[in-house]
Amino acid sequence: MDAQPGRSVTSKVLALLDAFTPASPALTLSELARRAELPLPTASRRVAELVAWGALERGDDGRYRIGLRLWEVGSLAPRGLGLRELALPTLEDLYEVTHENVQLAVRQDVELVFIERIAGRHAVPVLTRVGGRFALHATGVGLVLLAYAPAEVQEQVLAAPLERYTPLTITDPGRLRRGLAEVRRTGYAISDRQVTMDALSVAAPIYGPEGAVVAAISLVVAQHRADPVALAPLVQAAGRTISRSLGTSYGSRRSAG
Amino acid sequence: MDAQPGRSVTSKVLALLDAFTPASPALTLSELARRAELPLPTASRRVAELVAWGALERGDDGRYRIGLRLWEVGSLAPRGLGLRELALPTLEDLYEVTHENVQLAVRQDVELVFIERIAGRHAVPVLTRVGGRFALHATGVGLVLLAYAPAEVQEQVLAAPLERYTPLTITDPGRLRRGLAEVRRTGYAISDRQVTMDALSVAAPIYGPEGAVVAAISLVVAQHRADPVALAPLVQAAGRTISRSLGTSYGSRRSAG
DNA sequence: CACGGCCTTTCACTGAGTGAAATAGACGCT
DNA sequence: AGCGTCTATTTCACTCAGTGAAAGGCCGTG
Repeated sequence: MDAQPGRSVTSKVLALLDAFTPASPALTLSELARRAELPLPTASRRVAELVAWGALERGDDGRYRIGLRLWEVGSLAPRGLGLRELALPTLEDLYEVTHENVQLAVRQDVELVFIERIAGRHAVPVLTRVGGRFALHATGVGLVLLAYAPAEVQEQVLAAPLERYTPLTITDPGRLRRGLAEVRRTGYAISDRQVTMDALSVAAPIYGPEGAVVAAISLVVAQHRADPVALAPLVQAAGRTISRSLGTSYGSRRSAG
Repeated sequence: MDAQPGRSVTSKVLALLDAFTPASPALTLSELARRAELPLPTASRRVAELVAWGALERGDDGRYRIGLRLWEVGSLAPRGLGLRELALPTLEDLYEVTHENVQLAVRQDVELVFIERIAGRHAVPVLTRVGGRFALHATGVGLVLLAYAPAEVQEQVLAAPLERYTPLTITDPGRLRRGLAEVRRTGYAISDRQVTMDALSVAAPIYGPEGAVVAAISLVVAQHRADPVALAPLVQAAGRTISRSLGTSYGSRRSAG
């Protein structure tokens, strides 16, 4: 090796998995090698082992995809399907009442990950994808997760440039900081056309058994429909219901590093 | 090492992931080491790397769980959430019409894996779990997936002892073989109290773009309700609808090894 | 049939990973 | 406090798993 003498084998294996993204779920061996910054023979060897185990699958087109075995193991993540399954009945209730998009998300470092989405066919189309990531400073769920995040996470987000998605996106750290205080005061967050000009969202926190915010739930509605403040109690109630069900069966965990 | 001088590092990492099962989603380091058949220091080292990447998370109780990052990567599996998302609208339609449990499953080797389940609160409780595995010879989805599996998979299942779940479970290879032929002839499968005495299921195949069966859909109803044969066309129609949506966007893949 | 793209295998070398033992915590008991 | 137990991490010298370079398949294609 030249630039990196002595990267651990484990990190190479994980780098290969990292190469797969929602934008590129199928890759050839050479693409994999390039993205993982590995020489081709090494990539070939590691990939062969991953395929043998079922972490990757090789399609008829010769490209590699994430394998079902890995999906299976991943589904054991308590903040993944575990949280999803506990929250699902409540998400469905909220959908039944409103017939709008319902989203469930958790924070991972300085981003959020969408765990579940219930999207009525008549509701506003949203850009998100289950399993996908997004910045914390624009969406309703993001604002909630950020507002209740540890101080060092907030500072990290506030210190970095805040990407602008629409003219209404908050990109000023000071304004964002005041917005977060407001979220903590009211117990809900409203993102009004800060992600797309078509939609606004109302989000509320979900608490784990230890009292920390572990997830957020939101309702995404078309920009012209309904008063978001009027919807907040509904979303908050759903958040509380889920919090309660977590209290009984959801295992404890540390906030994501 | 004693028994296995020279297991590859990759296989050790994967063995650690393998240690997590639906029955044991949280493990201490020593439990992990024992299940993966690794000496404790080695397990400690590999686990530390997995935690750093996000494949595992350490809870407040000191036990390790599957991390969100792994769930995220796993959600990219085309036969996992990918298939799920394409099928979901149709599954919901089927649920709206019947208000019974709807299940979606794919075959992985000689077992099936449940990808999604829509369970009305008033429907029969089922034993399965999204992300969970089950044998192929008893459930409706299993019979469909087995009936259309490659010959070598069928022979492998028929050669092994068929586990009995209820007095009605088919455990005779000859009878199972005739049952599979019947499934192929009619295009649907009925499992009548072969998993539990409370429920029966009606299942139909889902075809990929190449014409191979890639998944199966089923309706699980209480044993005393409705004629299963009468439900078959409904389930088959849903299967065809999903097959059609796969035709357009579902990437090609080989059958699981 | 020579060429080029793409992947796998061979071979000798070497440093990442190893086991054994020492060390460091965490907790309970007296 | 002092000791025992259980569990996890670190140290250290050794060695085998993983490595790069090059050669070898295996296609399609001109």
